[in-house]
Amino acid sequence: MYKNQRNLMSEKVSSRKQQVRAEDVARHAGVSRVSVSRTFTPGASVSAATRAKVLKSAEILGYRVNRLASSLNRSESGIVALIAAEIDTPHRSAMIAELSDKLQAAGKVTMLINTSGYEERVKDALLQAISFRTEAAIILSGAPDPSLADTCFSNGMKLVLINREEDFPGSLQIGPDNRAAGKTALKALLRAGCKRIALANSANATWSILERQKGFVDAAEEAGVEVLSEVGGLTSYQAGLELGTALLDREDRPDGIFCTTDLIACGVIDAARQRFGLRTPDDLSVIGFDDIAQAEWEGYDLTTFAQPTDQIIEKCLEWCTTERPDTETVKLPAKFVWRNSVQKARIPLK
Amino acid sequence: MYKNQRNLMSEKVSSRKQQVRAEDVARHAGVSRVSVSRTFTPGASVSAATRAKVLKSAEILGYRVNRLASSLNRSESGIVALIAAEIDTPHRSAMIAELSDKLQAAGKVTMLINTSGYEERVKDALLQAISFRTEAAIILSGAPDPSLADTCFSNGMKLVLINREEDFPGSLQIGPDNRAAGKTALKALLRAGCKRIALANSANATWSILERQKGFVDAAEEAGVEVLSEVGGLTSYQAGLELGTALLDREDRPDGIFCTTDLIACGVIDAARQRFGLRTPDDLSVIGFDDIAQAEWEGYDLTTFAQPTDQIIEKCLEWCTTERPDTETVKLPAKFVWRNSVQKARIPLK
DNA sequence: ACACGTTGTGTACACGTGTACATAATATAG
DNA sequence: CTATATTATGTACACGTGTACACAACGTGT
Repeated sequence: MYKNQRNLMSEKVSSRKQQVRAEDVARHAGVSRVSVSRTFTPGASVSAATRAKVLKSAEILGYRVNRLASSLNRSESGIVALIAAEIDTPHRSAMIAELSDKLQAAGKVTMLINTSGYEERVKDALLQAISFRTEAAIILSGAPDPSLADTCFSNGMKLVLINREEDFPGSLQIGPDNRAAGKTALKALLRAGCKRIALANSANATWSILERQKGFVDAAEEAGVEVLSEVGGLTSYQAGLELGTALLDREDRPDGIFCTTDLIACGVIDAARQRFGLRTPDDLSVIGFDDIAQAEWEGYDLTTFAQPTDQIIEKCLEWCTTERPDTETVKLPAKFVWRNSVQKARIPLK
Repeated sequence: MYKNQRNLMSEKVSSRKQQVRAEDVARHAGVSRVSVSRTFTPGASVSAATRAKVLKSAEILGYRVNRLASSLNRSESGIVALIAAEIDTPHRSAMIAELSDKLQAAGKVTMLINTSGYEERVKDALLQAISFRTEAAIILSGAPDPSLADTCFSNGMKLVLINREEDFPGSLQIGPDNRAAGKTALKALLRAGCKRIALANSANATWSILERQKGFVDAAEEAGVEVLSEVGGLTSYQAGLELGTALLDREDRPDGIFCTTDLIACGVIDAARQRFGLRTPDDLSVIGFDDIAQAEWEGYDLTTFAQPTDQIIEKCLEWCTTERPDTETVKLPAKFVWRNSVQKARIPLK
């Protein structure tokens, strides 16, 4: 009996935070605690009368079901971990915005884990996700140590790697078809009549960015075209500035540049305009990747590839709600977005 | 006794997710369950021998303390809710990146709640935060219904409003001194020698943005200067384009524009350059607010105000870890960042 | 040798909830 | 009106953990 009215002694001494419990609501409404629980459990059997009483008392007392406690019991936390680095980057933040929005619409709650900085944080992030019995972990940054996969699965956690393809059994690996996009980029530059074709890439590129590069270079080799490669810096606007400057400073100045990222592309365009007085598309054709908001800005008007974000997210959600799925790798076509940073000849590419 | 080895019958029938519990580790290590708990509780008293045994068994079994369960007991979830709209916006995403990073460093976990869309979602977001017994809620979007404050506090939740000043008792309201910044912006334009001064603002501005406008307009009135006001669109780059076009199309074309947001400023600069062939700072002086990454891009080189992000976050964290603080309103000076979008006369302003 | 502080472990209970089972209340059919 | 099917409520237990308390083991000092 004394269990129901809280230990008064410890209440005096410790500063234990007061919470409104189902018990309190039950007493206030003059019903049993289970009735309160049932009122807030969809599909449970409660009479309309008690339900009304409970709802009213809950309203008055400011009661909300403690989902930590309920998760404990039902072993479904409703939490999904979003593990990402550099979340203030345009493309990344757009992805996170979409993901969190859709997760929420699906009744899930997103736990954001920032892993910028040293790479070890990805491991810590996963461990943290496990601690909170996250239903799934969606990883947007570098992949973690594969040895952790077992721990994840033994706790019933789903795993999704976006834009990474690594040996991580039991996970969904999803992203755009980067190679195909690189190939398309080369074709587009060729059809635009570019004679000296270049590639601008970051020095610490991720796997998916390297794939774009590979697709571009392979296609060039196939077509018997030489590619001037400039690689350096981070995957950032500043790197684009430097890469652009280096490329445009050459004797054999390129007239068509594929940048593995929109940020780099913006840097290249600015280098051309501000430092060399060159304009796109008249003097220089530039193609990017990601279709960030700035690509649409009038100062850039960048031809680029849009990541199939909607489809990626849709598949993610499906994966997270499916029971014990097998390993799966999904490549979705990136949509080529024609704007005005590539010389005339807007011949549609199939 | 049977309690210790899980209900086998229900295990067959239901698909209850298997979790590794402290109990399992204890059995594996040949110690009691409490010893396991003590091993993972800093400051608890365990012998080095048992501790070692426990750690080894935990490693083998892939055990992680269930923080949902431990939160339940200690009534400290370690979770902080981040409630924000338009999180793919440059300034917002930068803020979220910093906040999540610092929260993590402080041992907290961030729960991201996206409230883009209809305004009602802020209320739902808060209710969700309460459900998860969040230790604090940091609100970056429109403020919620004040009636919810009580429910928050009765569940021991701290409340922080960033960049909003509303009647929300018991909360920390923090942000830059927008009025002072608006005033500084006007002074800067005057010292730059601008003769026809204008203001570009969004039509659905937030409270803090309106404060900037007010500071600017008030200062102008004080100085006896007329201000051409153009208001419209959302708080976005596209709005900036339109506002800039409208302003520069006038007979009495302005030569100095204060934009309440960097995004708007970028739009204005692009309108000037792409649509009117005007350059900053020679033909036009532009000042923004936020100091987003793009403000530093060479194509804009925007003079603007940097939000005191670090100090805001520091104060936030302090607030969240303090016991039952009183209402507090904090205004921090925004740092004026001189770049090259304002005509010569770089006279330092005190 | 004894009394005594120190340290490690075990027992019992608490945190707030969901649910299987039993039972009481009510509606339905004959 | 009784027998039965339906529905609503109460009881008991489980989820996985932290901690106050009691107690055993262990030195340590006179």
